[in-house]
Amino acid sequence: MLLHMAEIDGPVTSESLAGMMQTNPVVIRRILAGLRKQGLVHSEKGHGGGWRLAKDLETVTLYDIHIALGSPGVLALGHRTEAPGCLVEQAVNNAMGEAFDAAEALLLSRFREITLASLSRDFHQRMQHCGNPGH
Amino acid sequence: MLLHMAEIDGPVTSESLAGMMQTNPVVIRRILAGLRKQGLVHSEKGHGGGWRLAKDLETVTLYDIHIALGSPGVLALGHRTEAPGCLVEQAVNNAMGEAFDAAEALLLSRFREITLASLSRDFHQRMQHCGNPGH
DNA sequence: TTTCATGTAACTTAAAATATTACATGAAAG
DNA sequence: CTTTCATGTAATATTTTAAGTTACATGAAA
Repeated sequence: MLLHMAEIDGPVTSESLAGMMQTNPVVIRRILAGLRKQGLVHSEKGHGGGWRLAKDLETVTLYDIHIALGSPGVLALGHRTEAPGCLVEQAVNNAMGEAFDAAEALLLSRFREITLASLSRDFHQRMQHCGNPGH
Repeated sequence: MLLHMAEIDGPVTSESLAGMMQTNPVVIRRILAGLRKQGLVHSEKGHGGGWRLAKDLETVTLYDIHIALGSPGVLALGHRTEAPGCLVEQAVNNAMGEAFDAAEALLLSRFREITLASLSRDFHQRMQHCGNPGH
């Protein structure tokens, strides 16, 4: 969504973003409210209002966005009980926990290395290769 | 559940396993049916029947169990669309996909290194340290 | 032939994610 | 200043998914 906003100059309304993303404007506003709290976007009410990027694409990584979205859990797998009394379960949690932590750390470290600018460059390259205009 | 079964000699009924896991016997049977298909457990009907481990703990890894459970998705994050027409989304999917793949590969490779035997050893060590009998 | 256990389909319930409605707030246009 | 347009947000509804339950068939031992 941020990359789409980057292609448009001037503010973009949640309604038009909702059109692009095939969802409801309120869903867009809820998401962007989180991003605004982290200073990634900026919003204006009223006539001519809407949403605008607040940062240079070069300075925003997928990790920043992940944080702004509330650091949602990255793994679909997890412990059955967080602090089990059962000693079997404790052993399992301990072993699996290390694997989970390693996987999550790797994913987030990759996210830290992906900037919106690099994604934007990739997008523009794709634009060149196929004749397809519009995004 | 398999580790609990390892502590008991003789077959264990889905009802008693359901008691341990605080769930319904049918849920247990459904899960164990998958494990049986991979040869991890063995079941017997009728009087004195129940479930039994079919393999040595040393030869079973968390990865084997993961496969037997149907290789459920490991990540909570994913692509919005698998094969999007939108070029922005293609660029995003491409970059995130590499990160996803790396994280999943790492997690599964860790799973391959965790045997039930190692978990069982850890469990028995925990038994020693605290005075708590029973599992 | 009774009892007990698995095997499985069909159904129900519960939880979570997602979407919608409704209305308040604020800013620009006329 | 009042109409229009857009965000802000609470409350509600819908959808999807996972988990649990019921019901009954199958098969084995007592």
